[in-house]
Amino acid sequence: MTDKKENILNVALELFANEGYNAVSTSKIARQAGVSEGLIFRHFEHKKGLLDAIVADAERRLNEVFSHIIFETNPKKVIRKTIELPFSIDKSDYDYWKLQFKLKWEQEYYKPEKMKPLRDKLNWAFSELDFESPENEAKLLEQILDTISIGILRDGVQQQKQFKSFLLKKYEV
Amino acid sequence: MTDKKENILNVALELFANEGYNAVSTSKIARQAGVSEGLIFRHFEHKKGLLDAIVADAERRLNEVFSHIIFETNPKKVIRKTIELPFSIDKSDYDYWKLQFKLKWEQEYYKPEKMKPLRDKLNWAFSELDFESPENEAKLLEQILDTISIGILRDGVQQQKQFKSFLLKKYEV
Amino acid sequence: MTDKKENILNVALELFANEGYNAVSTSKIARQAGVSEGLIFRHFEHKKGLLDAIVADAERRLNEVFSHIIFETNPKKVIRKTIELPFSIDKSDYDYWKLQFKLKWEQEYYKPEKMKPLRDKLNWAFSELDFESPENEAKLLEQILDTISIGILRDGVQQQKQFKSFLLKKYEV
Amino acid sequence: MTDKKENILNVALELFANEGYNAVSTSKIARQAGVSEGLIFRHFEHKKGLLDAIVADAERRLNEVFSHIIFETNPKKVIRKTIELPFSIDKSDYDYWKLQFKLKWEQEYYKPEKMKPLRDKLNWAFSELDFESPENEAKLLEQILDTISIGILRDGVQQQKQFKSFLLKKYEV
DNA sequence: TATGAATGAGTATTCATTCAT
DNA sequence: GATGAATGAATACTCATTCAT
Repeated sequence: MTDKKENILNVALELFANEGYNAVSTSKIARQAGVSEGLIFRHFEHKKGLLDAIVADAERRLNEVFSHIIFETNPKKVIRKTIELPFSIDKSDYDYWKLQFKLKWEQEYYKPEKMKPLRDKLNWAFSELDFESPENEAKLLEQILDTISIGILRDGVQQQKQFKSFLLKKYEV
Repeated sequence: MTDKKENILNVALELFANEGYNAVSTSKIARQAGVSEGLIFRHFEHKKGLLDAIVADAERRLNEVFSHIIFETNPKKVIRKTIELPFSIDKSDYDYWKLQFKLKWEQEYYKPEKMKPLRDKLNWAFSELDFESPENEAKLLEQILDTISIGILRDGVQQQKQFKSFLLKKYEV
Repeated sequence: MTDKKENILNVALELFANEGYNAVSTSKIARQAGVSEGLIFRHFEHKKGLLDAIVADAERRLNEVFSHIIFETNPKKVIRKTIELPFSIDKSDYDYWKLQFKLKWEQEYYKPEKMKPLRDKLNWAFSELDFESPENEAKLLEQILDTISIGILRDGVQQQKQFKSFLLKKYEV
Repeated sequence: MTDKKENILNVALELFANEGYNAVSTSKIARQAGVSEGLIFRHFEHKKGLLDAIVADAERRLNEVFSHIIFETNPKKVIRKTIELPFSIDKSDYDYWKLQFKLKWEQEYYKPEKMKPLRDKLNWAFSELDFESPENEAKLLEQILDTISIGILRDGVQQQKQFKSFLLKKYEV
């Protein structure tokens, strides 16, 4: 991948995440990436192709992060790691996650199956720990994960830290 | 308010909620509302004014819904009503809520103080019920409220019904 | 039809006829017609819609011209009028005809049925005059008509005048 | 001439003939010819240079075909061969001819002198055969040649075959 | 109040062409 | 001879907004 191509991807990620896909023009991306507008289309065919490339990248990262949990064998640790997950997002990855959440609202980009492995693992963990309704517990925790992430991305990690302890304690993990 | 003005508002709400503010053109709104494009500007000055009008309306409705909880004096019932809240959204109001959630991501439209009264009430309820960390419990429930709402708006109320019983039981309300 | 709309049509006809559809940009048409580029699309939706409007107009004129021949009852006069046809094209209509011939090469715009009524009439005329193969004679004369037209449009009517007498004499009409 | 250069020429001929010079992009030619876009410019300097090369080639072929008629000494045979000319176009040469006719409409590429030798020969032939107005007869036949060619290129040779017999008989050749 | 013609700046995308390798 | 990255200007088309009626 050439430098310029990477430039485009980075700038586009930042802009899409913070201003929204539709609100960002290809000309703005080009200007900010220091390339000609035409180059965007040489590399990604259309604006949407650029988004697709970024999303594909984001999915790869998501999977990496998830795998740490999936391969955990201790149920308590599974839950703990899940709660800790959003707090360990690297600041340089914020934009990836922001975009992720923004796109959840776009029919076309919402793929619940992406979360399936995590959900299954949580399901298993709550079963192991003899919770009454492991399925619903898994669903609940997954949703909590979502909202914490949203909070962190909006207000920063500091604001949410004590909330993390609260959750760890509540789940006794 | 004239028929045509209301037409514009209704159509704009629907389109903004489902396709996003930036993705909807004033010409599309006008066409779908059966009015001339100029009329939108006569009534709302600019596109943003149209959004503002809708948001103001949405806020009024939100407050109405909240007041049912705010004036409740039984702490258990406060929690119960909060959990039940998203399940009782009228289908005809879905678009209002969808827009609400979409706009949460737009810096400019995110106003956390809108939720303050509900949060305070929950805080009070959890205190009354001797929860250890009422503040965090309130925060947690508020966030759960968010994600349930999102789920309902996306997948319909039916899919989430058993989750409601699960929560009511979990909170013993 | 507003003045500006007519302006657009006139300018577009001239440019399409002389430079070719693909070689003329909408911005050039707008500039030359003294209107904003956007107006072209307000009125004709897309560039092709503009061409369609012009072609429809041209077809109407074509039919008018043909009707003079179709309603002729004297077979000799039918042939004479056909031969004279291209020589009587008004100079102000040249562009219409030029465009017509240019488009004959575009699959999509070549509609042989447009000429059917004339062909049938010629067929009838040659039959009446006891030509051996009236069908082929009709075809031949129609093709001659074509090439004369082309010649006139390219080199002007003067150059072709003696050719007209030659044909009239040849067909003894 | 390298393989790749020939590839480019062949593809360009086909595309120019069928879609028109302006409607075909160099990138399309490159893709279809399986070469890099840059190579087109290395070989032909600019897009127009590519067209020029094709046209030059076409002219060479045209002259070859004409020479069969020019060197004929029997006047009847001259006319016969002229009528037969378009019916003997090789299918693999259709694109050359199509392009030829399309370009007749482009001021810049219309060179009537290309046909001069044929016209002169026909003139001579009709004189020999004591036609009243050999000049006009030559002009007429040349134009018929044109329209037959157009018909063949559009509808195939089969459709026009009986028309050929008709003409041969009409001219008694 | 309401329309519809009109605009100017902007949008995504395409194009012919250059150039270092 | 050949590639592929890169460009800048152009292209068809859209948009929010204005204004005379």
